[in-house]
Order: sequence, then C-alpha cells, then structure tokens
Amino acid sequence: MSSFLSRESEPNSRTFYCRKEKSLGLLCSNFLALYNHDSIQTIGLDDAASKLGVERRRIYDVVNILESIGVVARKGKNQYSWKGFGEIPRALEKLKEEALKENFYISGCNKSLRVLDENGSRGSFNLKIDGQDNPSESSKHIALPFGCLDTKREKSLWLITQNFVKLFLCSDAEIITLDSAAVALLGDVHNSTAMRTKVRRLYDIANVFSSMNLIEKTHHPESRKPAFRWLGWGAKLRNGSTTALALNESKKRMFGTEITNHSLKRMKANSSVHRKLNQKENMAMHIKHECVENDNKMKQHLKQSSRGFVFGPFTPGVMPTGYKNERPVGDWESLASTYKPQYLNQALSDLFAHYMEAWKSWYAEVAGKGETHFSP
DNA sequence: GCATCCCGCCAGCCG
DNA sequence: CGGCTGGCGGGATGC
Repeated sequence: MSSFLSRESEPNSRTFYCRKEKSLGLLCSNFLALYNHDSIQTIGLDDAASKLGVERRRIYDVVNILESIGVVARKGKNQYSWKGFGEIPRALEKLKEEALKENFYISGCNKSLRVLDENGSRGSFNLKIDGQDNPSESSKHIALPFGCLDTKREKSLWLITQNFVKLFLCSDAEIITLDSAAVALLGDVHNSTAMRTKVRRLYDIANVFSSMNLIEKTHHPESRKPAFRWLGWGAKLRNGSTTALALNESKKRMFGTEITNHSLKRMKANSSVHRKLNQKENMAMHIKHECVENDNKMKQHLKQSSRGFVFGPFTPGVMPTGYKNERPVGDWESLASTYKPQYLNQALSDLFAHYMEAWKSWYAEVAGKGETHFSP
C-alpha cells in the first residue's frame, strides 16, 4: 500500500532514495524556472549546479538539450546565455526546414522509421542551430577538428535531440516510440548496444521535453508500447491558463536545498526523512508533489524562503518584486485551500502553500510578459 | 520482468 | 597538467 510513506519511526535517520525526485525533467523545470527572467543574461554552469543542488554533469545534460531548441546558447566556457522560450518556435522552424532539406523523413508511425541523408552515410547531417541572433557563435558548439566531427557530434545529446525533434516535425504520425526513434536515428538495428545507448539518451531527452510539455507520453495505439506524442510549443501558450512550465512549476524538487542531491546517493542512508504523496492527492491540472525530503528542514527552509535562503528557483532574489499584478490567480487560492487539507502533514501543506505562492508570482510574470506589460 | 533513466567513470579537448 | 565537457552504459528504481 502506502509503501512509500516512510513516516514511522526514525524521523531523522533514514532516507529513501527517490528517483523521480532527481529526474532530468524536474531538474529541467527547475532550471527553467530559475533562469526564465528578463534579467538573466548569463548562466554560469557552476552557479546553476549549486543553485539547483546537482552535479555539474547533470547541468550539461539539461543545457545541451535546451540549447538544441534554442532556449540557451553556449557563450563560452562555463557560460551559457539565456535566450528564452521565444526562441523555441524559431528553432523548431529551423529544424523543420533542415529536416526537409536533409531528406529527413519517416514513414509510418511504428515501423520503418528511417532517416536518410544524401550519401546514405547516416548521421552526417549538416546541422546547425543558431543563425538568427547568434552570429559569430555558429561554430561554437563544435570545437572539434573536422576529422572527428561526425563521430563525436553524431552522438552528442545536442544532435540526438535535434534529430529527435525532426522526427516529429517531419512526421504525420504524431506518436513515436523511442525504439523506432532510435532505429531512425541510428539506422543500424543490429547493433543492440548502440541501440540501447541511443534509447537511453532518448529517454533523457524525452524527459526534459515532457517536463516542458513539448511532448507527452502515451502509448502507441496498436503496439501498446510506450510512446511519445508531439505537442509542440505553440499550443500551450495560446491556452492562456497553462504553460508548460506552469504545470511543472509545482513539481519542484528540492534542488537548492543544499543538503541533498550532492551527497545523497541511492542506497545511502543519511539524516533525512522523506515522504511521498499518494498519487491520488494530486490536484487538478496535474499538479503533484513528488517526494519530499527532509520534512523538517524543508519546512524551515520554506518558512525562511522569503529571506535569504535560496530555495532553488524560487529564490526571492530571482523574483524581485513579488507579484507584479494580480491576475487570474484568484482561483489558485481557492484551489489551494480546497486541496490543502488533503495533505498529510503540516510540512507538506506548507510546502504546498509555498508552491502556490511561487507559482503565482511566476505566473504573474509570465502572463505579464506575454502580452501587455503592466509595469516596465 | 521489463521499462526507465540516474549516476558518475573516464576519455577527449582546451588553455 | 588540471579543468571543462559530455559520451556511455552499469545497474538501481519504478511499475
């Protein structure tokens, strides 16, 4: 049953490793929330890693994927610049164009996915992302001598991501399984090791894309196999109320709560308690908390989060003026009070309240940004 | 069991 | 040589 609830005994001596809490998708959401501000110009990888409470290695993953759709751009060593979501449509457009030029196509939705290039030597596409407002940076991504370009680049997360997107963009079938994508991007179905590796990467990519609601997980109609459906970027923005990020805002894991992540290895027990909510307790619009580590500390952090403590993406410093305006957040309040009682304990409810608050300010900002500016 | 995919080793590259 | 990058796949977790 509630096997996840580790409430009982040692309130402070055991922890459970919770994988979800550390997913790339969540990390991505947090990353985006943290840097999605006009004021953000440069993103330092170290900064990101420490603010989000993860190893630098993970930041590379996120950043590489984001870069492939234009959200960030590599500036130099250790530095990326924030381009913003506005770049996404452009980047997608560009990818689509490229895909068409490259004879990038797939046929059918579940089988015989195929990617071709002019010479039949798969993978030697001529991909470049930037272009528009990234003049001299064009080659920055590949700081490699020409010789080893293909091999290295061919396998980069960046390229895989772009090709993955192309698959969707050039496909009528909106649903693609990772296996078929892997086959398409690899060509060599016989190399099972390579396949496995490719699929692993695709999972990573799918994760962050899911967190941005660029794609969504489903099942293939016939094969019943797990698969992904392309949602694209435009749809959600128009939808007014929900943005990809908005949905995920609430899933914040506790990146930024220094105590965890870095040292918390799976299997390893340390001094934190951790709870997981029942799935049923999700509130409407997909908001759900995942695992909550370290209730007590968490609680404290939440309380003081309006002071100096860096609560991941919700750092006060990042959201300077609180709510710029009162927009359609009213319902959130009622929703909040509606759902709050369901939470098991005070900490969670606090946490929830915090989320609501953070979400509101975030929402206000985004809403204000999208259309008319209320305050300059 | 199989689908997922975190984690960190370690190999290139760069300054 | 040390630091930055990031491919890669072992093996734990989730369902």
